[in-house]
Amino acid sequence: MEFKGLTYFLAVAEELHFGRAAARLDMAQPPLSRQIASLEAELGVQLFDRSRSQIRLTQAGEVFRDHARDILERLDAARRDTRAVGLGGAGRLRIAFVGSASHGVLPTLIKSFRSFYPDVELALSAMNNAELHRALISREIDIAVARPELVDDEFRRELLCHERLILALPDNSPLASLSKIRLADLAAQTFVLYPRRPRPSYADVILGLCQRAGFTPAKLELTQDFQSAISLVSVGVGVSVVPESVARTQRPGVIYRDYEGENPGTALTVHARLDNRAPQVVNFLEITRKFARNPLRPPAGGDRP
Amino acid sequence: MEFKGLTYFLAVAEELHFGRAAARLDMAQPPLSRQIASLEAELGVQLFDRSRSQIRLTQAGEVFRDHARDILERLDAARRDTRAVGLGGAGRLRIAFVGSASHGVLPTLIKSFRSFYPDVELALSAMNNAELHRALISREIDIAVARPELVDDEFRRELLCHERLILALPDNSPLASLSKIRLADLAAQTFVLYPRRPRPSYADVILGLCQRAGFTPAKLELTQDFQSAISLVSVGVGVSVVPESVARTQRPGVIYRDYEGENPGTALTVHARLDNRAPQVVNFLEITRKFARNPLRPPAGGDRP
DNA sequence: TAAAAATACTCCATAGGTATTTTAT
DNA sequence: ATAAAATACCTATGGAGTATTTTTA
Repeated sequence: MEFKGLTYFLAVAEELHFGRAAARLDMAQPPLSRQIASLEAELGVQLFDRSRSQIRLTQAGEVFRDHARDILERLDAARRDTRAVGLGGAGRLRIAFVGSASHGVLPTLIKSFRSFYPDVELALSAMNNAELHRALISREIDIAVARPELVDDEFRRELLCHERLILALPDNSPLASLSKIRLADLAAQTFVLYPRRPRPSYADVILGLCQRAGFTPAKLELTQDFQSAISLVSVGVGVSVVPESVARTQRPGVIYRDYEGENPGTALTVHARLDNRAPQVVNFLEITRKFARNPLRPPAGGDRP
Repeated sequence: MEFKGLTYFLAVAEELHFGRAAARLDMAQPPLSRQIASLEAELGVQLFDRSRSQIRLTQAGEVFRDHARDILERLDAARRDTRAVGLGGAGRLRIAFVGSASHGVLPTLIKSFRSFYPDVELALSAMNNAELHRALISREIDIAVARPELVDDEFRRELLCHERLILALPDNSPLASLSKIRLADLAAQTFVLYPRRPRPSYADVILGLCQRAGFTPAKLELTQDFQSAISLVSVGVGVSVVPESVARTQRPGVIYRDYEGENPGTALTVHARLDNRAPQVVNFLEITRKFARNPLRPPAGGDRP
């Protein structure tokens, strides 16, 4: 038994006339009669009552007709759903990102993706760079938004944005009253940096800056992630050096200040496995690329691929 | 796309290995690979991720797998249900009967059928003979249990039972005290007979009896059906002549008495259209035949056809 | 290098077409 | 006698087999 047989059967069941059904199916009557006969033979059951001029469905035929309609509808649904997921219009995308990306362009990028692909379910989570790397390798996630970029030739990369570094100071710090702050002015401060593991990490980038500015911080406090570092700053433990975008969201107890001197900045990069050709991933990277080109005016609706 | 393709796809989706899946399907690997490829081409979507040694389902593949399982299960259900109805083990049977059959062997026959075919839904209704005839012709019912038999060469017949006639008298009738009652003793009574239309009917059979017993009833009251006739007897309107089996169910105000003289009896006959080969009908007639042969010991379970 | 999937090609089963017969009204 | 379904017979598409190549770890 095949779908074609069900379609043929339904045509006859609806027309109650082999000739008309054959015409509707755009085929000759004899093969149609044979198909129905073989269907009946396979089921071991009469589907039509041919005893009179006008053929009729038997009870069994009515039951089979209802099932056949249901099955063909479900086949259609299977096609639609599978195509939608296979072409990226639906499905699931697992995205993880570093904590310091929560307040910059990433939320806007994600909103943009959602507006293009509203039926793709997004699973979002925050991790540090090391966890991002591991999760991407193990395929626990599809997309990793990392800072700095993850080094692995299994990965495909799209630069999302590059931003300057700024200082995060406790709001009661005497440094806040200075008109200009140089890195060297911070030599006596406790530096709150992250992540604690694995080293070398973003923390070492900052320590390198200090070194080249001619000092080593008086004291170093390492936290697991960006959020913890800002929390320590807010309660006066020390100062930190963070991406500029985090200043957008003010936080009680913390003020942000520019500084003079070397500022290598920091880049937020979107990663996916090279071998992950899932359309949801391809589409996300595509939107990321357009977005990075002009983050203030994200690609408008309508040129959806 | 065909059921075979779904089966093939499921095998590969479950084994995640074309070779093993082909072995399980008892076929060679190349045609299996081709079938899957053509499935993917038809859907325009990758179902498997072949980028690494161990193949995997894509998201679209997972969606399609779930749908495919569902569809194949439903196909199975369609086969089962259709066969059950087509072989008479399930479905619907519409039976109508004359009112005077409600209390004799018919209920037992129906119980017997139900015990053989518990999944056949019975639609029961009461009609007079004329309505039975019309309903059977117009296919509103499948089985007609009539008294006397319906004359139509479109019908197949099975005699269900033959029973003697007895008198139905109001319980306060002076006739009840006679040790023997002859029909002629009733000459002065009002006869309550049925059905009113169409004539000639069962009523005329009884009137013929009276004629041959040498009298014409003093008064005649015609009712639409058996139940109405007994009701009139119960309130003292007159006497009636009814099938013996109705005496089994006593009714307030009515007593039943044998009479002396000609007693042609009356037969209850089961009818179906000759062209109605529905297995439910065939089975019902089959059981009727066995049942009529020995109504006290209906065919035991186990020799179900 | 080995294992597995894809491709090349060949064959045959079967679906579909045309012509005709059977059946039912 | 007519309309419709069933049957007979033929053709061709495509599904499955074997042999081989390509690909990936």
